[in-house]
Amino acid sequence: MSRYEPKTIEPKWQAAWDVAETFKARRDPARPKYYVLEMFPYPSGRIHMGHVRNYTMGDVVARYKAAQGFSVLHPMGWDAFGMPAENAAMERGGHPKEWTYANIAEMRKQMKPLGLSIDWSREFATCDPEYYGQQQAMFIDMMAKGLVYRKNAVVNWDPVDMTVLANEQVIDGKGWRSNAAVERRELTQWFFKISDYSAELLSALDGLKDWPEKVRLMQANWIGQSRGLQFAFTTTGAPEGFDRLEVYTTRPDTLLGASFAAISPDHPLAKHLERHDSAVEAFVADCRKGGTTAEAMETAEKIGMDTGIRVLHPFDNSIELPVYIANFILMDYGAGAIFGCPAHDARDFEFATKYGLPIPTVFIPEGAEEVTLDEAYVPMKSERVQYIRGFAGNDLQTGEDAIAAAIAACEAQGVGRGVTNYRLRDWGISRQRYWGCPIPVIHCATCGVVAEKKENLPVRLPDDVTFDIPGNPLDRHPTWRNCTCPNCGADARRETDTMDTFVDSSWYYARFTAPHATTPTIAEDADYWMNVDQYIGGIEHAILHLLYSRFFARAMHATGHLPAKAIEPFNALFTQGMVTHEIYKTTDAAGRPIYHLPEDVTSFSLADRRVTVLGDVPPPDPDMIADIDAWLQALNDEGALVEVIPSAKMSKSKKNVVDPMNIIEAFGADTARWFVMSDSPPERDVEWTASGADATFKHLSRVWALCSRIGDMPADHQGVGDQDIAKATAKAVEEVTRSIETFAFNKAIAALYGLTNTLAKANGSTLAMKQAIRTLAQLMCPMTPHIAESIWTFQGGAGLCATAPWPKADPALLVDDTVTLPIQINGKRRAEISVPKDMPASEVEKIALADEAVVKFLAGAPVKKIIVVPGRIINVVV
RNA sequence: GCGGGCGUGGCGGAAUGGUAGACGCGACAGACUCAAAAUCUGUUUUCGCAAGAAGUGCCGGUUCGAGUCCGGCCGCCCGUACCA
Repeated sequence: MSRYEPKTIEPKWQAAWDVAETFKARRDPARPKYYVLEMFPYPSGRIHMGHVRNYTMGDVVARYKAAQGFSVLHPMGWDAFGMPAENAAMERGGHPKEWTYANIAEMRKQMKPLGLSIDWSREFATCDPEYYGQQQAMFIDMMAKGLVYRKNAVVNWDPVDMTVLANEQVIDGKGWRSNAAVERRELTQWFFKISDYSAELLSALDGLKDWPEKVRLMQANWIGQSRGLQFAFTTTGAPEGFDRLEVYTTRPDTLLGASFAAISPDHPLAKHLERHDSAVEAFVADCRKGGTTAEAMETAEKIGMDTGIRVLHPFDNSIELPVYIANFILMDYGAGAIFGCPAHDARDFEFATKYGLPIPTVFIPEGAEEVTLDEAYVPMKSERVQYIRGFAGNDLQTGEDAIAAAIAACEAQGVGRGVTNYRLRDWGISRQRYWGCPIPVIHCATCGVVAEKKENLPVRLPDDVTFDIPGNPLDRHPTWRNCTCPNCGADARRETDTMDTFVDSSWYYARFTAPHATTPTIAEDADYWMNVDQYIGGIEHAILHLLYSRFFARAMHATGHLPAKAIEPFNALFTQGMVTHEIYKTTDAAGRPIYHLPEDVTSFSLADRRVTVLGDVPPPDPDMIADIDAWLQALNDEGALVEVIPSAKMSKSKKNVVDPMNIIEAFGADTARWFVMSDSPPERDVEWTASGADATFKHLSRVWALCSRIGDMPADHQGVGDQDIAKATAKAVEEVTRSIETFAFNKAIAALYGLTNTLAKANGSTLAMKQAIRTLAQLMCPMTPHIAESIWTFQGGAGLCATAPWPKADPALLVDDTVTLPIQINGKRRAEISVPKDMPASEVEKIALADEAVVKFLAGAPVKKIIVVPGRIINVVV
């Protein structure tokens, strides 16, 4: 066996898998299926280490499951619509379509050398008309089911460029190109009725046993179920038609702490006042400044304006509360109006303090005296507090009990009713942009809004568009907009909004089961392959993408495109961390930062210090430098000394990126794959280091050398320690299997290091060594499939390692006859003993107490208690 | 602001409430070499000659026993509905 040369073996095995169609997914009723899916990439043009990590994780699972006998589906596609393509067209000219498809071709070319076990015959891009046409068909089906509607919603409006901005395009409240202060403006937009499913999406979270707890919690908080009281204030001094003001509160127990009422600037009453009062108009305009993000709204200074209108307290008509318009009240939540209880709500407190409103306390800590508050007192609802202005239930009770009692009391008195509210808003899918899936509807003067006929689908994006002026090119396209009404045949106008790209990614997993079908899905295929058994992707998608997908699967079931079992499309979810790298920075003469690529700097140790310099220079001889500080200063003066900033997510702007292509070129795909799986637990960030990649390559070379050495052994060599080799191998099989099952790939790799080290030192019989290294190859195969195939074949393995059945550990080899037990005295480890594994606790106790070190430490003190945890530990309490 | 997460040697990390630091990197020492690289062997939490003591961001609690569970802080990261 020659030297380890990834460049020779990797293309060879990739070709062998291609020829054998090893990874082609086939419906096989005789075998259990396994569908593993990684979140598909956006085709930015280059793959990065994050992709390598994500897809290697999925590949480990896919290859492992295939070896276990599953019929595996492991597809790949492209999340290809979105703003970057339009930005590229604006900046560099060209067309989003050409840019996108060129990027896809380039990324596919970069991905193939990784040796991923992907069924490439199922590949598609969401910008393929064959894909988005089916999406349009489903949109029409959803319209028919009442799951789609139109309403007004606010967008970021750039008053200079006269265009809608994405949140991302709003920087510090200003448009990214025009630098003009952004305004909020209302447009009529398309919505999916995800709120119909609020309760269902919440309760079904309980069934997602193999999702991370944190993701389920985040989704539950996002859906935000709350039980509260909705009631109406009677108003005085309000315009006609506004003699009642509906408000919603989750804390009806604090009704007697009300000191004001407040309405959203978007509330109908505010809008009415705006039209008749220039001061209100000016104030509301003020409120509408700034972006639409929750963060921008919440962190904005709280401002309010007294409307002069008063409301009567429902329990005491002598109490009048002022009605404010306040910028922190959201029209989308509850009734768009609240009563303010400053004593027990942080925002209300801030507001009341600012506008000099009273702050009546409703409850105080158990056993406390009433005091003047300098901040809102907001205990957990489960905490028991003393009510001093309560009106229902006991004086001493938990918030939960008080709220329930308050709702019951209010309902009995005819003041409002208990309602369950959700924070989850309907999904606004309208985007005023070109590069997305056209919404397949037509506006007719006579018939109104009409769905396009299905036989006219796909509604294709026109190719002849330009991006030289801001805004949606579809809006100004000379002919595309003009069409005929599918209903009456009159001249009509096509909808120019396109769909949110989250729609594209909400059903691609289902499409992979029948990627070339002329309907969105095919029942038999969906029935065989769904659900996704293991979904893998970034934690940044924990809420939106996953929630939208869960909704869309339900909508697809409601419209006959998915079986009932697929309404929760992802059985198991794994959220992986990012790949990070140190940042290398120098400063130019003007003090501006300059960032450097990792390959453009050199690091070395010098007098216990780590020094990083620009360029590819050899480390200096420390003995030759008299004054290291002066030497460093000189380097710094010439701008060659590099500041090292701790690891952060790889980003082009900080240049802390490592191109996977360079790593594959230098070390091969197996090294890249092994390294991204090895160092950190997969759910955490992994730091890419050049030394780590080096070390991985050295390790794989050692495995290769070991394989070579075993190959050179005479066939009849007897050696010693075959039983130990068998035991070490069995333990590695057990450990690697368990680790892959639990996504602890870093531990699987630690076990593989262990077995390799054992074998490298072993001198067993040729037969035992060959058997052990074949098993090692199989265990490595999910991580480093190419070198595994080479070793497998060289050592006489039958067929491809990729299709060989996963090894099983003989349970008899896994148990040791004796165990070592640490002995603690008062919880501190003082000694250890070795005992047969089945020894009864009473015997173990005797031996422990007789132990020399134990006797010494006890020094005759009486033993109060002795705890023996079999096979684990002994603790002596004195 | 709100929601969620994370914090362990010089570094990445390991540890069903039961021997803290597996495995890897780096560093140091040794072997081989004229020498270097490569390779191999060993040492490596801190303090201490040792016996021993301390130690998992900080403060407190539960427990025979806490990195792990609970409460409060600090720091960093992710999401926050038009980035994907």
